[in-house]
Amino acid sequence: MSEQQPVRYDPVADEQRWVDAWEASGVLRADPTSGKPPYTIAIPPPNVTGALHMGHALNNTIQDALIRRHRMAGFETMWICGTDHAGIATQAQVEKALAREGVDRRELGREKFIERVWEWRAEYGGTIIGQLRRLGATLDYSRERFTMDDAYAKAVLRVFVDLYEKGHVYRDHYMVNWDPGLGSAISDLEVEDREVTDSLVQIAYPLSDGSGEVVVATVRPETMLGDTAVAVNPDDERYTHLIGKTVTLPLVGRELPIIADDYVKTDFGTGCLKITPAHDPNDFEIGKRHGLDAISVIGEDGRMTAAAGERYAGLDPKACSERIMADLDAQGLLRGVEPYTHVVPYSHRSGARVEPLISLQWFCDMKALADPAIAAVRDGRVRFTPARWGDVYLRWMEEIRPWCLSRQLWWGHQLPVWYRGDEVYVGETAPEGDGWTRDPDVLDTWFSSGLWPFATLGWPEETPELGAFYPTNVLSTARDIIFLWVARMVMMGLEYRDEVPFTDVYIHSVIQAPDGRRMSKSLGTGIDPLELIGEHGADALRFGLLLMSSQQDVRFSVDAIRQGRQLVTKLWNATRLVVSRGGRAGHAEAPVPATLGDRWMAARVSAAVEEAQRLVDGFQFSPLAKLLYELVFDDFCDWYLELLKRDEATPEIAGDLLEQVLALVHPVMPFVTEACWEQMPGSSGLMISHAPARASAQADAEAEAAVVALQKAVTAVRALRNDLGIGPRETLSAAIEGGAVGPLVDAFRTLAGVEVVDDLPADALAVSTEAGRLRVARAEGTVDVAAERERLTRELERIEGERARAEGMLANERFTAKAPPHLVDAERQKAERFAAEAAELRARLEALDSA
RNA sequence: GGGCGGUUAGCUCAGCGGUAGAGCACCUGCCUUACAAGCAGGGGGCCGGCAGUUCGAACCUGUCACCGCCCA
Repeated sequence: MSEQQPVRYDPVADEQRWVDAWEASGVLRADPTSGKPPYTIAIPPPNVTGALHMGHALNNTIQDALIRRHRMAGFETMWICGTDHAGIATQAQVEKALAREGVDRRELGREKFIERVWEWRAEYGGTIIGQLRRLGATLDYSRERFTMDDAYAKAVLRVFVDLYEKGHVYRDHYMVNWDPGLGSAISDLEVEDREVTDSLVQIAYPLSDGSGEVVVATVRPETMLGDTAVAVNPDDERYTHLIGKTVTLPLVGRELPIIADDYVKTDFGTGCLKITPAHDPNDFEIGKRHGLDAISVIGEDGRMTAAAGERYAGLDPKACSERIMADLDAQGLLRGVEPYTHVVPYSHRSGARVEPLISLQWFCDMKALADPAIAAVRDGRVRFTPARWGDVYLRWMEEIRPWCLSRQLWWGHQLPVWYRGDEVYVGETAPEGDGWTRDPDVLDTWFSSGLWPFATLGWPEETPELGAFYPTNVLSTARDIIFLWVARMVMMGLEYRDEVPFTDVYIHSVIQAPDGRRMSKSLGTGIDPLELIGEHGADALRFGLLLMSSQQDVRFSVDAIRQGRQLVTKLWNATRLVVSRGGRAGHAEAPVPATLGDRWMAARVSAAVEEAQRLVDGFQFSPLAKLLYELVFDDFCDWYLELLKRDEATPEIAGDLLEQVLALVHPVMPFVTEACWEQMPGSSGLMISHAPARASAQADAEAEAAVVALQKAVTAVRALRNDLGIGPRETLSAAIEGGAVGPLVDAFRTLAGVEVVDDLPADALAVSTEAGRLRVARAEGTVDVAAERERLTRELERIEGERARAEGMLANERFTAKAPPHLVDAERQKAERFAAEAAELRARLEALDSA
């Protein structure tokens, strides 16, 4: 049958079949009553508007590999599936679609707009889940969740109300990052600092008593309209005599106190700082310390307010700044303008320059929630891999600040808060009575995301799923989400389940563009994983991503994907060969290896199975990919199958070992391993339900020695052929001295292309292996003496170098005295061996010269 | 400004105290009864600089340089 099979596996034609088969088999649906040990991963829910990018592809390959391994190992696996409603991104998408129709959401009204979002979601929201299927991800699709589902919304409102009742959630006037592009507050984490060159303007503020002036420096002259103080450093001797006096604010006429505050740097500008509590986070803090008024001169529409004064109200801040500069100049109060590079907050969301403003918002005080979440990482209930990310998490948690929860958006969980006059009502359902209006704002999306590991399992109901699958085992994600999400899940999990939401956090690599920068849609440097699947197959992509990933960020490399494709082809052809030789799968117990070759390979497979376990336990996926590649290419194909062809291995064992290899590779390359297994007589059902690869063989020193000796001898002869230009077709004569070949002489004959003879004339070529010496001669024709001399000379140089190094070490008394004895011994043995080899090479060279 | 990573073969990356590794690329030879998307063999590195610790340093310590990321 295998002769009918093509020489290559065609993933494009075959993959969908397996996706359907896995889902139809029912094994993806987790059973909370099975009694098997649970293994749970909650997918970091992709943005419902999103499309699969390289980070998703890597992350979900990792999760799928973990899930598949545990499923094979007999765990009840639950890979929680779903998407995130992504308030800002989704609203923006739908607004964009509306804009194409020439409609503004405000014309449409909130209710109609939200209907449109749901319609949009119905149409496009399934995209990314479909893409995950193509990747081969075996999520529990039957339990797909969405953070805006009714049941999920119940959990969100429950938590908000509860945190309010516990006093963690409150409403306050506070400085927020206002995104004028979006018309909403955004969190600190959605702000990106960019370096910008502005003008640093020096402005004279006359002392009210007419005794002089102070000069302040600012990059935002327009904010002076909201100044309520001038601050100096208390230790700044230039100004101590002014503390307590007042200045008169130019253009406005307000008297401002001169205050002393440590925050002011004496070496920046003039050492005098204008204080605008309503428009600068630091000034806000200073204002609070000194009881200053906060005068808002810039409004939520991003324009100057009435408080800015008639002459400036309604201007945008830039125009206002220009007018102020002109006005100051006219009054002779401008003291200088110079270019100044500084860091300015921009919205990650809209790209607009963030306007710090004081605004009435709902906040969550994180301190009380953070403490247990800090403890959980400190005492190891939650482990980060790589461990350094745990430190990053802790540093952020220890300095955690109140979280602005409200967003001035329509798409999201609307705050369960109602107002009537001065009354405020917070509850899961609307209050009784008339005249209540609901707060129009929605919750930050991450508020709902923080509940993901248990809200997806049915909380606040005590469902069987929640009982069986919480806490989850692993959270695999990218590091930029540690604060946004991981930290909040830990806090919420501990607060509402009294248990950490997961025991391991794996932070995977960021896959950068080949130029070493982040892949960027706008720069066109993104690479679409779906295209790669179309080109190379999902297995190749999965393998390549694992191979290229590491403990830090890596550049995308098509080569790694190609290696994956080569492994696919290799497995396919290895299967064809094994099947054609009569190998079969489905041995109930491991058959006992018959030959040295079988014993060797069985031991190699077992060692790989154990090593793979160790690597997966340590989340070391790149070494895992390398291990699989080397096992298949080097051990299984290059040597073991060559032994099989030469009847030094048995089809029965080859079939069984191939099956084990397929099972070992399956979590990484699920498609081709299914297809290969299907080709093997004796296979049954799906590899996804297969038992894990067996590690049944012990290390086998005798078999190991036999095969290593064979490999060395064969390689030595092949190298000799290459050096002397003797083609592979030409049969050589070889005399084996000592144990140079080991017991596998028949295999040596065909693999090295030699006829073994008892003795050879004195002018035969000689090659040494660690186990002994081989002498080789051409049956006819003569050896190229010059080439042979060159070969021997090169080899002699190498050996002499090694000998010199070893003897040098041994001559060092401190080495022999202080180094561990076994290392000294080893060095001594090496020195002896190199000396003997050198002597032999020299003898060979002399013989050549005299010939 | 503070912190964290990185700097190893032409490229992408492993190795993290005991003779420098892989894949790709390159060179040479092979259509060898599974695979030419293959096989065999080979060349190629003062492991960023300097200083220390050690019998011994790519690996530990300090310092400098450059690159990247995070937090202010």
